Amino acid sequence: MAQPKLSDGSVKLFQNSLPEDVGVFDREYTLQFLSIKKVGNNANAPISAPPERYRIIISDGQHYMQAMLATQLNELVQENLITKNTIAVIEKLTCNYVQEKRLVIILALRVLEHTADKIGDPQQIEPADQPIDSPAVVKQAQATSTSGASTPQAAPAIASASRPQAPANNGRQGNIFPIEGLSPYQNGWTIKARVTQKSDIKTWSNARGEGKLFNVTLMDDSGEIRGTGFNLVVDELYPKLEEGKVYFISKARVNLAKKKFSNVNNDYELSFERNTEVEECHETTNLPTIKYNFVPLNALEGLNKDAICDVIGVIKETSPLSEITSTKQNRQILKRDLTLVDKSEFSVRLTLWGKQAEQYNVPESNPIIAFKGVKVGDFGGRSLSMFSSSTMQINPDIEECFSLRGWYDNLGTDQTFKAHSNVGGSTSTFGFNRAEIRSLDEIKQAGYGMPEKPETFSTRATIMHIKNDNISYPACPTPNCNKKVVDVNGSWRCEKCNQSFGAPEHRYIMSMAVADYSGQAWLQGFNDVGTAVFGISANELLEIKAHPAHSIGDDAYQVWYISHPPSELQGRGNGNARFIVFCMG
DNA sequence: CCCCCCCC
Repeated sequence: MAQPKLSDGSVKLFQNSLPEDVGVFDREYTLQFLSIKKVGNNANAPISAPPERYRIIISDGQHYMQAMLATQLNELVQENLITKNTIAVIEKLTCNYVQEKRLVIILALRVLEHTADKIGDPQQIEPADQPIDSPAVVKQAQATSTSGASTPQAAPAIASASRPQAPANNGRQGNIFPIEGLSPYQNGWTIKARVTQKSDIKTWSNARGEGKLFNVTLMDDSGEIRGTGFNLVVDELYPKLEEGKVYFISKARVNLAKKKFSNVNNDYELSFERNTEVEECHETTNLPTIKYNFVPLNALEGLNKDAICDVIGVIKETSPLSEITSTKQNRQILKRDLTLVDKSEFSVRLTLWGKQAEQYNVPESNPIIAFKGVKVGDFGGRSLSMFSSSTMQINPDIEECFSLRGWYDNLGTDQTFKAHSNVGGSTSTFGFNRAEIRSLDEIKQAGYGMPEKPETFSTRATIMHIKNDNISYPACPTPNCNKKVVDVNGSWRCEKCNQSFGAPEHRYIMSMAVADYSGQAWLQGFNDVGTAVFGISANELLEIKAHPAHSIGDDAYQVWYISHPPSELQGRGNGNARFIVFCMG
């Protein structure tokens, strides 16, 4: 098979790109990974360590340079889906700029193939022609951004001295960082981000004191982050930041996010300080747009309760505004229910709260709305609910919206839709739906160790260890008997069938330790489990082990043993764990 | 430094 051709010259293009090129590397680049290395946590890292990051040396066959993998792609490394010498198509990237250094951040990729060798003889790329802090580049960057004419394919033009001097930019720093690239160890950054959500001003009073605050959700093409301002900063920034507008923001503090309190998909959050700079971006091109990862409505049952997802649908029904009393918070809350439908022929209810419920006012009867970051509930099988950090876009200018509009107007209006349903759902004491993937800790919390009756659940975990001894037993080959047979003078006797056989049928009896992010557990399983895990029957496995040349047999057995279990149990690839019945013990 | 995201 012909080797894929690497994108000649792309490393040089990255290295000579300018901040204004961020977000416009809009073609795909085929590159080879020369090395992948976990970047150690900084010695000053907080104890609640931030997520690990991977540094990748990328090569186009002529040159190589450093890149970072966006943390949402860490799994690719952890599951060995990308390794040294992997050739991949980079579908989306962005770049950090510090003087003559460029740091590519890989945001999306697909693997083409794994090769044994390095392609070509790539050399380290020379420093960029134009360091970012040089006056010429600042001038060039300004000129480019106002004209909106930056082209990633073209080699960057050298700034011409005859260009008019751009206006001063209020101290904004040249290094536009992608939100995904922010961390507590980065200084001197500026983000260019859209405010997708702004809270009301909230006041609090508790044992530690009182005060006021507001928060916003900020978004660019690389990701999103929550920002919060307290007290005096509220007075300064609350009026300045408007929902929907784009800003340059710098000199905010980057803190580790307390995940349990935030629904925004970032491990960090911003704290706006007295010296934080916020400047509205008046550019008309290269502005960040909301990125979605839509889940079709029929697939919601595959998501856990409390999962966060994006959906798009036609609004089939809109309820009037109503008011409920939150018993937990002892206050009245406004709500409005929308019924969404889509091409999967399912409908689902989505609830708006408070201000969003009150202000919902859409002139047409069946608009299409895209929702980002909504919560999955299990009322009526499946339901959806807005967080204050969720966003909705009415008739967004995206392909999925056009396609949905065409479908609905032609076919959808007369369609009947299936509702999610909890009929036949679990009446289990755990309260689990067997389709929902649960973490090991959740299962334990729900009553592991003292079940009143058998419980069914699904989990996704990695096999850490399989007990090596007694992995199978000799069983009666009669269909559905499965009873253990005993060797009587070379003939295998089944007490139940009252019959003897020349050979038994070996059946697995597995005991294995599995782990996920939340904890570990011992699982017991029988023949169907062993077959799924090893991919061969117990007879076949024993044959391998019993190879006449002992060492060969043992080696081959160990190869099966080591290489097969994890991928099987995780059911990687199709998004659904293979359903394997285990007992926890 | 907040931290609720609700009801049926």
